[in-house]
Amino acid sequence: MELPKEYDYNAIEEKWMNTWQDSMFYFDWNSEKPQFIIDTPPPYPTGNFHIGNALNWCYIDFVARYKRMRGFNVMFPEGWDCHGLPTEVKVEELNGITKSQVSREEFRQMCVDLTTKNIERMRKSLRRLGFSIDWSNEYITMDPSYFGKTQASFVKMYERGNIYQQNHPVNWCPRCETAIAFAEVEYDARDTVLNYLNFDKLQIATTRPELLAACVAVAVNPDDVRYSKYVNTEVKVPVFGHKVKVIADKSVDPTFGTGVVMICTFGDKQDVRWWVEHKLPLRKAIDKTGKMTGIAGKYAGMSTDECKKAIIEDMKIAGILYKQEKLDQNVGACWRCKTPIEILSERQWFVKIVAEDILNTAKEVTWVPDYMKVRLENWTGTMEWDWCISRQRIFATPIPAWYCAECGKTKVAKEEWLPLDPTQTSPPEACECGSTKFRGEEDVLDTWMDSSISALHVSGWLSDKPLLLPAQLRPQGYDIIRTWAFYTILRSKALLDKKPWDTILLNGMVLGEDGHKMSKSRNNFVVPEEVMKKNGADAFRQWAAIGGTTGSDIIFSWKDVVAGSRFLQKLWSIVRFSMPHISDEPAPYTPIDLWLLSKLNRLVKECTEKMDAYQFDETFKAIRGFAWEILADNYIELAKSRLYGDGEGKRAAQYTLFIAIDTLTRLLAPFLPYFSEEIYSHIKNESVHLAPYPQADESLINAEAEATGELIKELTAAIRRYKSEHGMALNAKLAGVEIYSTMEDASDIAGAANSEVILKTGTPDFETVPAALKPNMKVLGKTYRSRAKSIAEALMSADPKLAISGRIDFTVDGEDITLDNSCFTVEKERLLKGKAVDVLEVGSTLIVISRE
RNA sequence: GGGCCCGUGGUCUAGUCGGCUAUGACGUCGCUCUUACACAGCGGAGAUCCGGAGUUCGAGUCUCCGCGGGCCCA
Repeated sequence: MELPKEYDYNAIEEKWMNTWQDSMFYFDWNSEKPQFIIDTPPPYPTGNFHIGNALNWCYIDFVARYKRMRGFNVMFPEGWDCHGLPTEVKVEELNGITKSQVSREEFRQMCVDLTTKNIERMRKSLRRLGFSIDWSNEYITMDPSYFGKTQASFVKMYERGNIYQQNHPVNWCPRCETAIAFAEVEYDARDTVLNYLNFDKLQIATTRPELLAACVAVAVNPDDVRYSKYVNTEVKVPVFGHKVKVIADKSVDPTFGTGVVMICTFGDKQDVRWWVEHKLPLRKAIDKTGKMTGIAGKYAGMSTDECKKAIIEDMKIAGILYKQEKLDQNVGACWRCKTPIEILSERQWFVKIVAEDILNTAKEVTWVPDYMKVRLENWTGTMEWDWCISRQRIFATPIPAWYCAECGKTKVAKEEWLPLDPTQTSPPEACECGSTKFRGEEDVLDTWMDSSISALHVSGWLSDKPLLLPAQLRPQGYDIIRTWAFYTILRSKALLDKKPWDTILLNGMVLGEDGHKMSKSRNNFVVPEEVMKKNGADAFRQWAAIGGTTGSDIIFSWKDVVAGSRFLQKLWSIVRFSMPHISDEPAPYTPIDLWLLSKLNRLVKECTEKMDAYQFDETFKAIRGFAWEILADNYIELAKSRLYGDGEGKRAAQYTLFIAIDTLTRLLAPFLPYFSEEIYSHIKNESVHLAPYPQADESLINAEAEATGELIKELTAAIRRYKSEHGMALNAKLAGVEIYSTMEDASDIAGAANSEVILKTGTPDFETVPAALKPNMKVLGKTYRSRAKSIAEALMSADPKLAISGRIDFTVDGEDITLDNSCFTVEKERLLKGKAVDVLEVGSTLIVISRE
């Protein structure tokens, strides 16, 4: 059967996508094989699988397919991290409502419906990209089967004292009206104004005069002699008139403003620190919606901005505010809506952070690349307080707790009651006080509470399956080290006292072709579907493999994608040529066959090592180099004449070609699932994705065979170059070619050169003279150190004939120096005489070509 | 302000333990449509490795300073 000339990726990718059975990639819970569980990142179901996801999934799929072929029992699950604000916002937008216009349950259902639709769309993209996902281990965090586990993890940690409820300052987004975690706070540079105020007998500087009503103390540096006499006295707060203490604290910067700061509850994180340390009272001036409270007197009900304007005006008139200056300041903002955050003291749920546990567990995990570990270490321990896990939203996992209507006591659910929604059901037992009336907790969990048990979930935690933690691999982007990686380590340690995974593999961010972050406004946005349509999945996957080193940022490049489809066409041509020739009948190899097989087995060894180290770019480049340069450009050219002929040499070439294509196809399978499956279907009756990864046959890796083959290749290349330089066609016949070497067989060279080749031994009748001496700096430098340079120069200017004996003597700076031949190489020059011949030199072998 | 990474031909990129004329791709120039492939083959040109200082016999590689970029954070 003849293959079509062009590789039709569209038809072939479509064909295999519809042929493959999901069951090929199922994890076997009862397998004897070593397990390889991947803790796949559950994407947020926006409906679109973006290119950053696609890169990450390519990495995962390379590993999954490779490990399967290496005999591992692989789980490549697919999760969906459903909960969160973006879906709530989208639902409000799509339905033209606000969440308060419908019941909680109704609103939740709208979110579920939208998410379900989005997941369905994204599943299609995943299939099209050829990912070998284990759909039997799909999980959806909004399903009761998953969020029940999230709730169970909450209950377990609560019972162990890892979770507690407390009135504590939290980061608060007044627009989203919810508490948020530190990981959700972004810092942006903003211009602000520093206001100088007469503060009783002192002057203070503040950027937040609207918080004057919340002032609970004034602080100075203990070493600041200007103010020492005021320490421990009281001052009256202007406008509001309440009295506050003057305290001394080292962390006050005496050079900032007047050197006196006011402490408010709460202007920023530093205020919280002082508030805790000096046991200051609490004055709430801002409510949950960002409006001024009753203690703000005439400003009550205003937004913080309005209040700021108003109070500044009033203080100017009253002569309290005497100076203003511009100040660059970094302001914390909500990462979702960019609204500046407030710090409010509210009753919230917290998870205890034990930095030491996290750092120790992180050390047990292998980080690829290793330097990424530092990012986690730097983040751990910088948090000012524990992880706030309660959110004042709707579409999220409900916190399984109630408050007794009588005594107000908190009742947390028992594990066996889960899953449940406390706003829909009551606890099946009475409160300690005897009351059976409860109010369900309306707060919900931070979505990271869902996703931070993904590793536990896929490893069989709380199921009828065995618990297989730790998983083997966590692939993720470095942008979520401080969140997903951090929280997963925390939870795995707290719940099971184990590391969640053996290895964490970090991928970089995908940048647009202009080198900037992809964004719609920059117009450098590319979606995987577009690439798929133009060049197919296998070409896209090649970009992912070779576009950059694992862990570093990678620029999307159409050039790489196009180069990918060209490589497919090249491979296709190789196979198309080979198909009528290959045979699985062994025959005695010729030198060039052995050369190819040695190179091939060396390649297999290299690929295995590099895949084990997650170096996809290097693996793929090695395979491509072999296929293109060694197999296509050299071996096939050299073996052609045998293949066209008859006899033993032909059968050897047929068998060698078969081995090469079979091996190459299996090496390519993790990267090019569609293409390799198509090729394999022409040579074997099974799926390449169920075939074993090639094993290097060490006995075929042979330096001598490679040297012989290399010489044949070089000699052929020299003849080709000769033709090219002389403007001859490559199949032009040369009149007389003589090769002087110890080689026994030049038939492949003759075939490739399309000329008769006469093998001769010895050397032709040339005169050979030493022409130059080349210093070996590696030896000279070590031996002669600082004099190496002058000795090298002397060597180069010495008469080369003097070195014929293998050693040379000369004088440098009056000193006699003797060098043996480890210190230099003698370059020889050949003098031709007589006939009109061209001489090509390949190492020590000479090709003599008669001129016509 | 701190941490991490990066700066190599026109563009992107490789470069281990410092060691001779720095890898590959795309582009470019010349030749060749050779019974797999012109989306190809063969050959060529093109880089004082961001700047400066230092260590060293020797630095793209190590150290320090500077400039520029990216990311994570305060």
